[in-house]
Amino acid sequence: MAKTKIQKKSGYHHGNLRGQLVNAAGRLIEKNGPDGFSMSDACRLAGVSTAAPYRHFSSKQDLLTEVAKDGLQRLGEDMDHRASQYPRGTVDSIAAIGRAYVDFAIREPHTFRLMFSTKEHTGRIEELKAVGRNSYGVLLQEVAQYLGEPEINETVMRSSFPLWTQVHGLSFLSIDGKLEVTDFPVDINDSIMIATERLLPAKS
Amino acid sequence: MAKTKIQKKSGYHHGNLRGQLVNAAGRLIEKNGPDGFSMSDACRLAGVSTAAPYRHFSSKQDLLTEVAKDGLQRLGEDMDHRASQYPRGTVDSIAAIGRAYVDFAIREPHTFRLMFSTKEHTGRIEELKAVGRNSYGVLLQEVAQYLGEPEINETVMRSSFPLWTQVHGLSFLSIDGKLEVTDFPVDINDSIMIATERLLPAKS
DNA sequence: CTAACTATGTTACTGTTGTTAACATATGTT
DNA sequence: AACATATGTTAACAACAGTAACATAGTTAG
Repeated sequence: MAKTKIQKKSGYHHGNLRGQLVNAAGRLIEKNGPDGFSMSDACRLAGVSTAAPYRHFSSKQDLLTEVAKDGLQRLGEDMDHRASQYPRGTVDSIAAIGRAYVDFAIREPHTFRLMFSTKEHTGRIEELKAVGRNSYGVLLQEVAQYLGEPEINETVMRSSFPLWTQVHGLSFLSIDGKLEVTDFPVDINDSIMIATERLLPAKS
Repeated sequence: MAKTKIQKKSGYHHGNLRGQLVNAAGRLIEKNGPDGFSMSDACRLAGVSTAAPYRHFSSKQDLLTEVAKDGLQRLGEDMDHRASQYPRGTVDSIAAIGRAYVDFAIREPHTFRLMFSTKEHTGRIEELKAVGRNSYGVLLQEVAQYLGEPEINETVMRSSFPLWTQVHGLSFLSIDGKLEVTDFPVDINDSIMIATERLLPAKS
């Protein structure tokens, strides 16, 4: 339960408008998609006037970027947590990271899409990239350990990239309902497992 | 040059408003993204009033769906054409399909994104899916030939799906500028070739 | 050829949205 | 107490999606 409690605090103007707006935005985005999301809706949900958010965010996009950042952060935590349930640096732990990735996409498709789109985040792309890089590090770390590499070097990166590509594609195809195009049921877990085994280079 | 010529025809009201609107929408989307696209802009570009489009499209989304359909169609043609430049049913021809896919994404990122998003196309998803299935058939056909299967059966589908996933992921990571997250240059052609070889089951 | 019909366009209007400006008040600081 | 700063409000604006009432070009039936 990561729901920030609705505190009115009632003394200071609103208590924590900034936080509540990010929260409201997140919920609304999952409900209507980033396009169907309106600043006004978020204001109504937070119970403030439509001008209030502009004390905390310079624009609608600025708010969306915040939601995206939060998502990338949580994705990284998910992956790390799921990997930790297996012996580190194994095919299993690496596949678990992939599952966490796809699961996140399915659980919060709109936020996921938002996290991986440049256009909405003009001006703050670097900031966002930093958070993303950090989460990506979870996979790199795991692959490094699998390969017995002492650090995250080029070999590790070149081995990890196809894995990322694969789960990224699987995520998008899933949330866009393209799995049914193939006329037979695609088992996501199987797909990840098979692809991980095939794409990972053999252990030296 | 697939540009539909700007015909005023001057007799019949506008000549071909519907076509020109799809065309204008396509151009504007590539310029500003699907979100930055406004019906009014398209009208200005076509030189008609803002109410005119509603004689041809029931809504903005309806127009966008049309642009998406057109994109899926062209993608299929691209893939087929590129595959035809190699011996059919080979790793080379299959990889060529992948390159056509990623190239399209890079060439028309916004349209590509539009093509693969459910949300904007409520009500006409099946219609869109049909066109997509058709284009996907190009890959299935090629893989069937590679495997020596007489028809597109489950084996063919299960072999093709990971390939699709891979190029789909690579496409999105490319257009979202995520390739640089890895600190070293990713060669798209290499990536496709390597992944294709690894993911395709050995020829029986 | 004309009358009726349909397709396609226009102008005028509505309600919603993102954003800014001018103003008001709470909180923190001296 | 006096001031500065942070945070909120109301009022307004322009842009936009979509609708209604109207106008006219093309097509078809008689």
